Amino acid sequence: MLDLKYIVENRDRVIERLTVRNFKELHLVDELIELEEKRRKLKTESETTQAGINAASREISQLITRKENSEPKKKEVAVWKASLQPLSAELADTEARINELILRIPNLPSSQVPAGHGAEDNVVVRESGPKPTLPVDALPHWDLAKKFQLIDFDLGTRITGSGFPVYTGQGAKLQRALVQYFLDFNTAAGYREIQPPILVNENTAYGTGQLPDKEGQMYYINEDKFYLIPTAEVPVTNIYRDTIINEADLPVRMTAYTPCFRREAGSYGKDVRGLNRLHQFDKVEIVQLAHPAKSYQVLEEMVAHVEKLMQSLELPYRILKLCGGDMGFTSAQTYDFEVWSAAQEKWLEVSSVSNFESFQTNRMKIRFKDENKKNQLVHSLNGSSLALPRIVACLLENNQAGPEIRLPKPLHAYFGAGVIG
RNA sequence: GGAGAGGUGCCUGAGUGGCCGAAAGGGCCGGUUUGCUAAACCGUUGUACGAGCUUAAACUUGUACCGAGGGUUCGAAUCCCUCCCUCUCCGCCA
Repeated sequence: MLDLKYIVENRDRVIERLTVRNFKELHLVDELIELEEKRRKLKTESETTQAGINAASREISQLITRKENSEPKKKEVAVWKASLQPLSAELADTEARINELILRIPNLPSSQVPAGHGAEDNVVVRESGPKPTLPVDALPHWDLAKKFQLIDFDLGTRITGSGFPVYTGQGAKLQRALVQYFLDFNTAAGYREIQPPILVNENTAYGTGQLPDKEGQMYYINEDKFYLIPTAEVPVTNIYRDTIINEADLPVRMTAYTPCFRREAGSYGKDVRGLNRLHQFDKVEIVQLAHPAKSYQVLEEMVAHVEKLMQSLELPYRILKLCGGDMGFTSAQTYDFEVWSAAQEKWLEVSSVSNFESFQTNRMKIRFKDENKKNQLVHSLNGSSLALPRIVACLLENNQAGPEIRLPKPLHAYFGAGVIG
């Protein structure tokens, strides 16, 4: 969430930035500023009263010690308390209201974010070489998966439901090879490997911004009040919740492989065919906690890192800078990576690299002590490197060669062969 | 899941109703001593949100925080209730 003090002090800029996002509820900004003023008044007032009560209590203590009559003083306190009661009730209401409203305001797009309404306004930053032309009898990945017995979608449906594929044989091994390759690639660049829980509690889901808004997207275990993670970002970023990091330890870099679970309620049709959209999928994530002054440098570095990984997979890709209208609620700036699915003839998103600035860390209270010994919020960033299913889809489709499917060089050692066949 | 014990500051650990934000030791930071290191000695050492002062910082001051949330009381780390977690034993188990 945004810092309320920042909103109060930078009202016009906040409005202007939210407009870039096409945020509709701009009135919330002024409402919050008014509520904050009210809150401060109430707080001062109720604390003054409380200070009086505390002082009187200390006097009572002394009266009792001296065995003097404390009853008049107690009556006095009762009067204080009666006047405090409505004050603190109103203060609590005001704070609750502030809390409710501020959670509805999305992050401010950075100054580099282009204005726009949706996907059509995103800016293509880079596009790799030419798209391959496949033979006319080329197959989409779901057919290839069947032909080479790599993935069994029907079996997954029987065991769990749609969107829960079963990877078999070389298909399963390809998953393992990709995960291992991605993790090795990340740790070689200085990311510390983490294996986090894939069920998280409410506080954790709140910390990265999945709650209160997106509970419908997550699977929930009612019995224990746990959420299945939609991405490793959630448990991994929360590792540093409520901590003050040494400035010298910044940036913190972490990478994790986890399965990810998304309910994707309401999705259907050809967009969800095959591996395009699943309820359970594998992803390797990178997360950084960075000094606020360096976070945009870190963002570019992460984009370059993911791009290098993309290139090594020898797939046609492009990088988009998302426009204000297409960015996630918590993001200040986002780059999306898409790979070209040659048989489906469309771009598939495989990575999203974002700087959240202090939007998440403000919730999680992840801070560092700066040179003036003041606590400051760090900036959090994350990105996929990479989400597996769509990469697999493109690897299969783009590299199909009759009786076999060729694999890019870096995977040969991990897969134990150069081709699927 | 059953029985018992317990959750205090960066760490260890005291504190069972009244200046306790919290003893003591350790660590950390600053200083003295020292050829250097070590040792010794002295001092400092939480977070959040308000108010005052200020260009700002420093500072002064108030409130809250001793697992979380409620309650009792003039007053709660200390008593009561609910929840979470940790440890020991039993049960179950990859």
